[in-house]
Amino acid sequence: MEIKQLKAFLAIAEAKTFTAGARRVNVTQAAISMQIRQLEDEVGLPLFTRTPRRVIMTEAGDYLLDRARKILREHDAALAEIAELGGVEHGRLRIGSASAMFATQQLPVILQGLRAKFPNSELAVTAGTSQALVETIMHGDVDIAFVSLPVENSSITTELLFSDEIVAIAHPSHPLAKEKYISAAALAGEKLILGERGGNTRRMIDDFFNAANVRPNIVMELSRQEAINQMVEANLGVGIAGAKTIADEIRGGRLISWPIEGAEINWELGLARLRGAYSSPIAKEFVRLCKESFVERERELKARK
Amino acid sequence: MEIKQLKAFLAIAEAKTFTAGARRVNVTQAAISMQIRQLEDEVGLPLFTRTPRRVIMTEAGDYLLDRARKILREHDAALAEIAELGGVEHGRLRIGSASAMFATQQLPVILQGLRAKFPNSELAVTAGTSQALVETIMHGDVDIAFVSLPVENSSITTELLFSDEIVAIAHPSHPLAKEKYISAAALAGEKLILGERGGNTRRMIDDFFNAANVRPNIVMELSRQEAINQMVEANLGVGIAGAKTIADEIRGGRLISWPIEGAEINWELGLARLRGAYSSPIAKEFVRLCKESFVERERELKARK
DNA sequence: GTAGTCAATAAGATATTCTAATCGCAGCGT
DNA sequence: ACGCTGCGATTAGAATATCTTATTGACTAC
Repeated sequence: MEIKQLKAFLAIAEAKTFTAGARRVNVTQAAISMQIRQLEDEVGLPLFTRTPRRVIMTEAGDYLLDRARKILREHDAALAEIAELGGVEHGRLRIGSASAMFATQQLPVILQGLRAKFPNSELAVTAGTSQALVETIMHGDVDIAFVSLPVENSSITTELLFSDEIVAIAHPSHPLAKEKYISAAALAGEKLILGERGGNTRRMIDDFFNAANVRPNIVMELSRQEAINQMVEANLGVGIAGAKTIADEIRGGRLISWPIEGAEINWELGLARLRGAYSSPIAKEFVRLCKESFVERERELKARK
Repeated sequence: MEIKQLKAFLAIAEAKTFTAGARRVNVTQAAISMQIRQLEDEVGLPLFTRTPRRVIMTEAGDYLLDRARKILREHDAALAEIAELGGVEHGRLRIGSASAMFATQQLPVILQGLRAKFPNSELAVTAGTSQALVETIMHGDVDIAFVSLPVENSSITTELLFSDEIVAIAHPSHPLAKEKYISAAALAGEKLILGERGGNTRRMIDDFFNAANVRPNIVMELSRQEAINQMVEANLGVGIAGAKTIADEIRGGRLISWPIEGAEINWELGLARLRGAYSSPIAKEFVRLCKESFVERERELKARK
């Protein structure tokens, strides 16, 4: 049983004649005759009784007619529904974010812009670490996610949005406040306040200390960057942060910062997606808005300096 | 979009892999790959995102999956439902009856027997004149009908069930009671009590008088044969009836009867069906029961004589 | 590097499905 | 009675479509 045959069947049922039904579905009478014969062979019962002038439904035909109508309705609905997905009218976008800061500051604006263009869209935001989000993408539960780069997974493509140099931060009263740089060894000796284990950033910091062959003295592990900044401002230790994100605090004299000697660690935020995935209109617009938002942000940061 | 493609699509969605999906539907991987490509071309969007190791549904795929499941459910249900029709478990039979007498006397027994063999059957009985019933059959609203023969319609096949000679009946005190026959002319002079116009039997009687070139003196037209018999028993006139159907009354001395000279009219009851119609098991059984019932009846009539 | 897995693709074989033409049948008109 | 018309079935051949086999290319895992 094929959709084509059901369409032919329905056409005949409505036209009451093979010939007229054939015209409706744009085939010859011979063709439609065969279609019906196949259907009848398959169900094992005749669907029409052929009389000289018209054709009459059998009981089996009556039943099939019901079903065929339902099936064809579903069929049409499916095509229509999916056609809408391609259009700008509609869209589902499931977003993941590994950056709490970003999620609270810029994401709302971006989502607002997205809804303006796609009023009927369905937006969902999930939080998680970069690695967890990558898994989620691979399971097909999230379409696109903000993650720390790099992502070591060949099924995932990433796109850089924002890059920030990792610097050490300290209270202005710190003994080394006047220094230009800080070394790995010096940093390891400080009371360190770092981010939570499990994230990408923290892993890079750990790798850095490992590479320098020193054991850092970690006194606190906090999950949110703002909390780290607060602690350092309270002079409870030395922290690590992205240079651009603490620009305000530096200018306000609440923090000082050193580049980390020999580190050149860059924290990079990017968008991750399944490699080879279809880019829906809404996804494209989302990417555009994200880039725009970060360009805007860079401009603001420069303006304040 | 064809059912075959939807099955392939579903198989892949469940197997998470083209190759495994192909195995499920017993085709090669190349074939299923093409099926999906056709589907994707038709809906205009990819349905799966291909990643090494497994395949992930796109949004469009998610939507189609829903629809495909519904469609395939309907498809299976249709096949199952129609398969049942062919079996002995089920059946619909719409019966027409042009003979009230038959409908009240023998039909109930037949239907009882039918239900015994087809407990889940759906039986409907419609009344009407033979001609009306033939029309009804041709419209597909009735499957089989008891009608007076002959039926002059080449789309209808008939089968003789019962044949009865038409005789004139009168009260035993009738002046001509001792005669062997009655002529058309003599009959026309009597106060005639006939059946309703529009039926087959009445038409044959009218034709007979026409052929004999006499105008009958019709004093009453009644729709039911029993009513005619009652009237004749009350000596209100001369009637016409099937010889076998009034055998009891003759034996009881309540009526006398004459064969009608030169008439040789036989009233024949038959089963009418659409020519070329599929004979469902229930219809076949019904026909068998009908014949049985009439054989039985003939036997009883003979036994009483 | 090598082997293995998976999907896409190409080429050729095989089915299938069409069309065009014809047949037979029944109803209709003359 | 006679052909004419409209209908469905059937047939033969053409046109498509679909499948299989084999190959390629991308990627992973060992």
